[in-house]
Order: sequence, then structure tokens, then C-alpha cells
Amino acid sequence: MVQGVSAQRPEARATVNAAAVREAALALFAERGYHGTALSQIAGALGIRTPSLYNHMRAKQDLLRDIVSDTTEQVWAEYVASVDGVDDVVERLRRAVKTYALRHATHRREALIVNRDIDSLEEPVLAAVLDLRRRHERAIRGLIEEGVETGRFAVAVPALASFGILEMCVSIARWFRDEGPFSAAEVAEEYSDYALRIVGLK
Amino acid sequence: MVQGVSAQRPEARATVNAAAVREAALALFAERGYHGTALSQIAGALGIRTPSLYNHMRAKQDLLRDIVSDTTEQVWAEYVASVDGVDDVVERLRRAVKTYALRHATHRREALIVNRDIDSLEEPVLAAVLDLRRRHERAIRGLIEEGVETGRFAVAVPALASFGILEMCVSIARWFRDEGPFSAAEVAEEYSDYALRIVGLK
DNA sequence: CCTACCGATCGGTAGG
DNA sequence: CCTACCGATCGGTAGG
Repeated sequence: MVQGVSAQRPEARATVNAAAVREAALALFAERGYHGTALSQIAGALGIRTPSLYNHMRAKQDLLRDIVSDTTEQVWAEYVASVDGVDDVVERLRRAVKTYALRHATHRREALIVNRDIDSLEEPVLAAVLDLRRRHERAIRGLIEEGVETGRFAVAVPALASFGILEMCVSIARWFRDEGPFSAAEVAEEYSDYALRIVGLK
Repeated sequence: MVQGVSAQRPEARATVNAAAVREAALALFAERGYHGTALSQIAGALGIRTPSLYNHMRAKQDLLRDIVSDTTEQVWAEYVASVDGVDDVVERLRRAVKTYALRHATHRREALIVNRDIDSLEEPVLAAVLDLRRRHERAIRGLIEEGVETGRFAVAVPALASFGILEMCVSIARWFRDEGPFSAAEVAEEYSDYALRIVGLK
């Protein structure tokens, strides 16, 4: 048959698989929120009917869980890698913040979903995700406290500074645009500088 | 009749009015989001049936519109009042940020709704709200630019600094707790200090 | 303030 | 991958 080899013509047929469903969910959850997105919209974006989605997923909740869990785990892994082998506390904080800021410019949709719909997760996933987030916040706070103790930083309340720095980075996902005047790297560089200013780098 | 004067016994009967409906909507929208909240839940919180809500409102969308519009207008009015009569650009920025930060600690629910569900607003309200938000951001950016031009501040990209400062304040609504270790005034004081550090106050 | 009810839509299943 | 369909729930209305 002439058009029998559809694998060689991927544009001729919708190639739907689990990754495609997740990508569509990522786009729609980020735009309209988890509760604001219907599975019929995800199916529509893929050019299939709603029941066909169930060939590639088990439930709507699983789509959210995968996105949020993977993202949270990646944030922690990136943090660990960013400070690995770096001794100076100033440089450790700079790299940790730059990495976190960069992620929020380059993975905007994931960040928007985590911060908007995290409470829509069911247990025990929610508890695990919140635990990993707290671990990251405590690590950043620990760097600030270490810098204060060693006289490199000067800030009254390390906990408040860590919240301010992290949330400032998170918010990048809300306004950053690829077509905008600043590159992701520029924003990350500038924000890591803000972080060092907030903690009163001497 | 013995229990005829119900106005003297407000605890004996649910006193539902438009303000009570709005208060219930405020609590539930903030907790579960606009799309995640059903009118039946708002009615349930008030001890009435869903159709009875319509004696006090026209539509669910109107509840969101009132909350978001009023909040956005108050933010702008508070900004104007905070810098009124103050000439020094350093003091103007300090007061503007302190006011904005304080609001996000004292009006957490309103802030959470504005930042989570603003896109669920219908036009033309959405456009008006976004316009007022932009006006506030431009005002803060203008203060930073003025400070840089007059040599009081030293920051490379005033637009990025204004985003960072404002979103850092917005995020207070996400973690602040009345029972927490910091008072709203303390947080506002500390964050206005962070803002001046970010812009490189000399 | 209520009961009764509307059409629409939700996430998900049966069965092919 | 589809059609047909499930019970539940949605925001909202009729009518008292």
C-alpha cells in the first residue's frame, strides 16, 4: 500500500503517546490551571477523543502528579549539582540562586503549575512534594546562616531573606518571555546578584 | 412571640447578606481557587442552599470580579497615598515597598486570589485590572530609574529589579501566618530593606 | 429562604 | 483509536 509506512510520515497522522499527552497537559494546566482544564481540551489539542486519552494515562490526577513530582525532584537535583565541589559560601549561594532562577525562566510552565496547583495533589504525593520543597528552602537558608556566621553576609533574618530570594526567582516564571528583551541567562545572572545584595554581601 | 426579635440574637439564625457571601467566597477561592470552588461549597459554609446565594449575588463570576477589582484599586490607592508628599526618591521607594509588602501580609487571601485566578476574569474587567497593575509596576520602576539617574541607586536593569521587588512582596501572601514568628510590620520593614539593597542604595 | 429542576459538562468506563 | 454511555456535579432558573 502506498501510504502504509506511516512512521516515515509523522506529520500525516497524529502520533499520540504518553509524552504527547503530558506535553498537552503541561501547556493547558499552565494556561488555565488544573481545575480549569478539562480532559476534553487535552484530547482536543491532540486531535483525539477524550476516552482515547486513557490509552496513555490512568487518571487526570496522574498527569498533575507526574509534572509536579518530576519538577520538584529536578529542582533538588539541580541544587545539589550546582553547589557540588564549591566551598566558598558566597559562590555556593550565587550558583544555587542562578540555577533556580534559570530554571524558572526555562521551565515556566512547570513552575506555574507547581505554584498554582500544588494543593490539588492528593496524599501521599502532596506531603512528599512539600517535604522536598522544604529541604531546598532549608538548604538555601543554611547557606545564608553560614554566611552570616562567618561574617560574609549581613542580614537580620536569614529565614525571611531565603523566602524573599526563592520567591523572587519563582516569579520569573510569571513574566518571563522568550521573545522578551532579556535572555534567561541574563535574568539568572541579575537575580543571583540581587540575592547576594539581599543577604548583605560585604 | 418569644423568639421573634432575631436581630438581637444573631447567633440563633444565619445572617446572610452580600458581605457574608463575599467573605465566604474570599476564604474558599483563596484556599481552593476559583475553578476549584463550587457555589454549593460557598452556600454550605453559610448554612444555606445554593439557590439562596442568588438573593445576594448575580453570578459566580461577579464574586471574583469584585474581589479582584477592589483589591487592585486599593493597591494603587495605597501606593499613591504612601508616596504622597514625600520628595526623596529613596524614601518614596521605601514607603511604596513597605506598603505593598504590608498589604500582602495583612490581606493574604485577596492577594492569593488575584495572583492565582486573575486569568479567570472575563473582559473587559480583565483588561482594566491588568492595566492598573501595570500602572503600579511602572510607578515602582520609575522610582528606581529616577534613583539611578540621580546617583542614589546602582542597578543595571531597573525593570528586572522592579519585577523582583514586587513579586518578592506578593509572595509574602503565600507563606505569611498570623501565628508565625514575624509580625506583618516586621516583614514589611525587612522587605523594604531588601528592596533598597536590590536597587543598590548607596 | 426553600424544593424542584434545567441543560451542560465533568472524569471515567464498556465494549469494540 | 472510536461511539455510546455512566453517575455526579456544575452554575443557574422557576416558582413559591
